[in-house]
Amino acid sequence: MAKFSTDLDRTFSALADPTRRAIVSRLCDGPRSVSELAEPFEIALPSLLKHVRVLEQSGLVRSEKIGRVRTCTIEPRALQATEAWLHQHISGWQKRLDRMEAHIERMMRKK
Amino acid sequence: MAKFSTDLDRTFSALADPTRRAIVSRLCDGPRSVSELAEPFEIALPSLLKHVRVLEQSGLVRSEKIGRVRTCTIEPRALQATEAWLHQHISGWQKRLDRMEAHIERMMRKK
DNA sequence: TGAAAACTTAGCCATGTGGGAAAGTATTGG
DNA sequence: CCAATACTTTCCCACATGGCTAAGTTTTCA
Repeated sequence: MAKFSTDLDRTFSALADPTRRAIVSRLCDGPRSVSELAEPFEIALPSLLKHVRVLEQSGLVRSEKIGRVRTCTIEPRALQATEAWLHQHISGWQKRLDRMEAHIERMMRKK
Repeated sequence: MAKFSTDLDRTFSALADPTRRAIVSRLCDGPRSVSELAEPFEIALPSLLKHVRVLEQSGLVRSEKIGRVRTCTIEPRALQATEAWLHQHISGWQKRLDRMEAHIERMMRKK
């Protein structure tokens, strides 16, 4: 119960932190440099950089260094894969609910 | 940047663990007792119970004890709220992509 | 009543995580 | 060429997390 689902592990735990979700939100508006990302937070640069690394390892964000500035962009595929997992489970649950309703209806008709 | 998003924090970090995602998956098929949930894992009961508690605190799962067995059920609303966050961000990113495409097209026409 | 079943609590341990300060490296503008 | 900029590396710390065992507690069933 582990190895094969490592991607989801990383994505969900990357999104579990509010600072990282805020970073993702900002990157949805367009690419940002590391210091631009740091600016709205009361956080030291090394700490923010760590968050960026976590987001990169989860595949949610990519970054490239040109000259002395590193620019980060969002990578929507990981976001979509995560949504897919949730969607699948919600619809699975929905199906079960439908079956239950059908079952109850059958009981009602019998009686 | 914190207090208001605590629900999402808890939901995402609950789903970051593969054991807990597996529990959620099984509960999508219907309610289960704690020991039924524990059965497929090589994990001691107290450890599994901890996972259940985490899932409860995130709002993903509810449980009720009747007699000596505690039965767990899934609570789809937290799942849906989480999907909503993802969906919102994906579509936000999509809009930005559209704007970029429109921009590039304008540039092409000019030239 | 008394043993088995089904949790539940308590406490321990190793590792991981989020935060920081300090010092280092590489680019750039004057 | 030198100072400022923009990271980056290297530690360090406190606390949270996931796992365990051992010892309860509460119900149920014979």
